[in-house]
Amino acid sequence: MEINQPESVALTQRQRAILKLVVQEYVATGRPVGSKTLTERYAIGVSSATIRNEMADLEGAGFLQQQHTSGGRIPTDRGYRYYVHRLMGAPELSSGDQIMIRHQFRQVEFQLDQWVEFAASVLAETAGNVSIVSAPRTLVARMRHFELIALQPRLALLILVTQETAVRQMMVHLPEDTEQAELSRLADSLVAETRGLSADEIERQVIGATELARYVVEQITVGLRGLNSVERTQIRHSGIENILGQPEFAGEEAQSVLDLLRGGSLLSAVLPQLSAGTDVQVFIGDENPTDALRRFGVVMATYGINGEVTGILGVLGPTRMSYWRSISSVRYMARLMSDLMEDLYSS
Amino acid sequence: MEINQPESVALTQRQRAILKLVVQEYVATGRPVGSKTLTERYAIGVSSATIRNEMADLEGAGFLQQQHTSGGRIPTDRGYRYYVHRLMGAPELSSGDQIMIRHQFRQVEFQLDQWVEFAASVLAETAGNVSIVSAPRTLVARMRHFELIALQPRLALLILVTQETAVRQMMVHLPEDTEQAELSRLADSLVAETRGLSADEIERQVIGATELARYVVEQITVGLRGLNSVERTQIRHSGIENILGQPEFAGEEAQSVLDLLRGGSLLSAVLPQLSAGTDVQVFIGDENPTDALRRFGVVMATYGINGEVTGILGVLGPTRMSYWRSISSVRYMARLMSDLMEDLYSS
DNA sequence: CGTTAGCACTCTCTCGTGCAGAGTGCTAAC
DNA sequence: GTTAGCACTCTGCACGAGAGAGTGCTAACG
Repeated sequence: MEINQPESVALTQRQRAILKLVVQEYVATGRPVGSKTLTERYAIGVSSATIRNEMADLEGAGFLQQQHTSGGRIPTDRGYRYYVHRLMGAPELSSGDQIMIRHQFRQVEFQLDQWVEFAASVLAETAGNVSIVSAPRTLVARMRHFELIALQPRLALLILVTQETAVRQMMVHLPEDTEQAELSRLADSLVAETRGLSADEIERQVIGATELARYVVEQITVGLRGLNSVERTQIRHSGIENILGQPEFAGEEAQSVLDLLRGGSLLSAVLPQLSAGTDVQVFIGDENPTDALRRFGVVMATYGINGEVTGILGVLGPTRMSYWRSISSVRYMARLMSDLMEDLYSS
Repeated sequence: MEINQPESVALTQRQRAILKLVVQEYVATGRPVGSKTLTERYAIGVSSATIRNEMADLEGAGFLQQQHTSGGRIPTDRGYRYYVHRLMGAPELSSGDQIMIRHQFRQVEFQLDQWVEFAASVLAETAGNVSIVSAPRTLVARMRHFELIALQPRLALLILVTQETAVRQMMVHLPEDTEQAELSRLADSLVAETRGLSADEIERQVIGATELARYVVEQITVGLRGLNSVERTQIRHSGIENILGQPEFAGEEAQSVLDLLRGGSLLSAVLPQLSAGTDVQVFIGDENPTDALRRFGVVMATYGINGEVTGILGVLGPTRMSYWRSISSVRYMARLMSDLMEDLYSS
């Protein structure tokens, strides 16, 4: 995966082993881990006193921290990062999980518009965290068809269908009272003229004969552009319950999580850092751009077809989360979604 | 509003006053209320001892209950019910709130598909609870237009647009390899044939000439029917944070709320009891059909145009919630949504 | 006869205390 | 370099005392 901050400090073999154990133990139990528990639970060749010395070194180097003078140690953000980049090993979902997920997707194959939601819930389940999935969006939307439906004398519903199978409906105010029959005539002729064109091309090539026609053309370009805009991208999330159960988000913290998810503000926070096409990217604690995410770990990836259609997906959890599970899940889901897009659009 | 269970027991004027105060005080503070607090905080003409006697009577009659031998009293479900039906007064949103809400809706007028979501968030806000809003659905969907888009040799995307401006997209497996050109030809002729017809009418009148045509016609009827089915109705909710902050749902209870909201299982629980067209309906505690709702109060209403298009909306909160606020909010939102539907469809 | 003052009682909540458990740093010995 | 031992610190939990709030009952009052 993406190495965000290469860790250049040299640790001894034993220090790395201890750091690894501390991370794993803390992720598993949620309680600070001390030298004694380590020697008791794992067969390390050395005594607790030695571990203590090593831990003190690790703390000095910024990989571990103590919350209280005598309460065991927990990893710092830096410690997690080192673990993820150097110690964790290659995350790969078990083939059992892979098969199960693929199987589930086979079953909902017929409802394209439910894929995003479904992906979110599967991802939340397998990663054991909150998941976020954006709908795939095409870089350039091209007109396939549109309908104009008269609602009131000066109000109509415009339904756009693009080549890329996206659908959008929007209400448009009309400059003058117009009958359905006239709207239909106009739509018929304009559909023929605009078919297969992008917003830019329509703007250049298609000039409406009447005021009404010009207005509709303008609305169409607005609608097509809107389909590409980040703001309109549909975002689904799932699995809040996974995070709410955890002790670190018992009371007020729950609020901040919900605030993050609402209105997709999370996406806009993370998006700037995401580079398309690369592998899974991990942001741990203070690596995150916004303060609100300071206590979280974020694992994100993009999916889609190179240069044509892209979406993002990922999970959000406490910094104390199983990065292995999250990364492997996100990576697999991104591959799966990319495959699905490929199947759909590469004809 | 709908009187679910007429309360026939006669209470004295003073008992009713006391019950009203207990409910209001408990709703406001969340702590059991005792006789002394009542005399201290409100100017009742009698002493705490008298209140105690009356409270004992109210407890005997099943309107109040004690959690612990000496910890003040809280209303029973029956107490809440009596309060809502007899003591509360007519709930009507302040005209300031009304204007504010209407104003907000003016601003999003152009995104029909966002109304439901928007209504949910406004309702959650004004009622201070979790809100649920279903998309309006028409009783009988009539075909306006459809598109067939070839994705793979034997897989196509079917996009349905109904007279009622609903849009649905679904993937269909084709019985044989088919080119886009052929699909377009087929769609053109079938659109002309099916325009304005319901699923039933299409089934009766339209007979496809080829196997492919017959298959497409069948899928169209399935799609049209699906638009009416309760299961596919889009449900939006909002405002979980309102309920999560409250003490009664601190830890594990939060889970049950989330479970309820997920997958719309809440709707199917409440729906059977809802009768369309009537005013706001209130279900308090044990009036609810499912055990999961036993600790909640539910305030629901239907909206729409008589016999043509209907949806439901409502709020969900702890039994200790402000019924006045919830009922007035739900009632107003139902009226507002009905007006909006009227504006849209009655042309 | 309804109302009220007074009293004994109960229960919760909070705060301090004390103690077990876990962990640490340091020193001295191996 | 590693380990055993020790004194020390801090958390968490149980326990008990006391304040606060509320109750039911009884006896007195108009």
